[in-house]
Amino acid sequence: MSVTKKLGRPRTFDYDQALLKAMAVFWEKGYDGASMRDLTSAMGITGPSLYAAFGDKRDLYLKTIDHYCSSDACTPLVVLEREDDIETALRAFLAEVIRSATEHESGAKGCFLGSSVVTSVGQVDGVAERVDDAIADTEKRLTARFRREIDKGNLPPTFPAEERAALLFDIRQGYMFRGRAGWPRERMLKDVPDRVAMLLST
Amino acid sequence: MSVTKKLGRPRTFDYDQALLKAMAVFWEKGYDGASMRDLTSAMGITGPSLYAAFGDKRDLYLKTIDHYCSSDACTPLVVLEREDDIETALRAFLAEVIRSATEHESGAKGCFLGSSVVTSVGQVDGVAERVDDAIADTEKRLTARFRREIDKGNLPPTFPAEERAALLFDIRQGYMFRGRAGWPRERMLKDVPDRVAMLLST
DNA sequence: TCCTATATGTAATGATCGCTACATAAATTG
DNA sequence: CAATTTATGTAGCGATCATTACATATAGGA
Repeated sequence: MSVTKKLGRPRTFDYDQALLKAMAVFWEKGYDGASMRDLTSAMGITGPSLYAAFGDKRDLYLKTIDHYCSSDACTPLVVLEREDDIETALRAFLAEVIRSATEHESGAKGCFLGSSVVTSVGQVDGVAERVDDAIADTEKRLTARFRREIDKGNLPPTFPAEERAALLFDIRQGYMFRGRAGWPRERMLKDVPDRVAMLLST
Repeated sequence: MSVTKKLGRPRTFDYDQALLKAMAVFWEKGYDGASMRDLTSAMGITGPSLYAAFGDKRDLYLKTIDHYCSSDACTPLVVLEREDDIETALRAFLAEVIRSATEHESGAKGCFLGSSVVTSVGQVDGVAERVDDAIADTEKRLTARFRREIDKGNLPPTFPAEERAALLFDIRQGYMFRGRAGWPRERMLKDVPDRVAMLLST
């Protein structure tokens, strides 16, 4: 195998880094609200460079979505899967959800898909399938986490893993919504214990 | 008291009806996505008539939000409050949520506030407070419904009404999200029983 | 060194954006 | 009958939208 050297003038910006900047803009302003000027200035490149590297606005938008889905950008999920004890894992998951819903790094709050991309489902072609896939994938991972606990014998075989996974998903969605609306995290953290208990109730 | 007759040429369109049409457009396309041409053509009036009656685009947007909040546009809440038996009420509430999340009358799905307005919180002045008020008001009504049941003696005095109300709110939000993403209602109706049981678990 | 290939910056495209003069039409008031 | 007041429709405002020619710059391959 030979190392494929690229022809022509090399680009002077980092592709992935620029993509992340673009995502932040879409995240904060939405698809329609993000102008090409917003994007180019945030990405630190000019219009033609953007079009050459990413295609038109819609192409760029879909690329940011795909990047968000493929990378483990959804940190709560990672936390849930890593922690062994299920109760601790759930508490950590919700804490991380609340953190990401209230903290604003570069103005982006909540979940890119859940609080920003969703609204463009009917407007931008290609978004609907991606959102649907993302939901399905997330719920599969949540379900797997509960199943793991059933296999370990910590939850009864009759435990409704799928239903509780869906509920966990919706709880996450609710926190994102509240975060967007400007709720302080203390107000959200208050009812975490009750929810964890309910999620594990048999 | 004298009947105040209006001076000048009377308007040839119905104010409230036009406002509803405008809401449908914002609902479907979002604030940025809805152009003045979209709005005027849907409302059946010309630009100057719109500006004379409703102010500029942002004024019109806020008026649609206020109208949605003041009218009992959120039908699930009404159902929950009307039904006496709490378990039946919760089931009916969720069923109505799922119905409104999946049915699309004039292209508008889900909750106007929860699935459309939210995304403009950071973009349009005046939206944030309205969304915050709406959440608070909804949760107050949900909490009151649980409290009513405590007073009747059907739930123990220790029942965490506020926490369960918040959870109910988030569940609602989750269904709205799924509806937006295109999920069929059967898929959502499946886990209603488990959720009702959990909401009432003590 | 010349050729080709890709990237970059300047500047401008037509289209659409939200918004508004302006003249006219239709109502009440005197 | 004016005179006043408000609504309506046409037509167009400057600004911004996404997008692209075009010339220039910088790399590898011959």
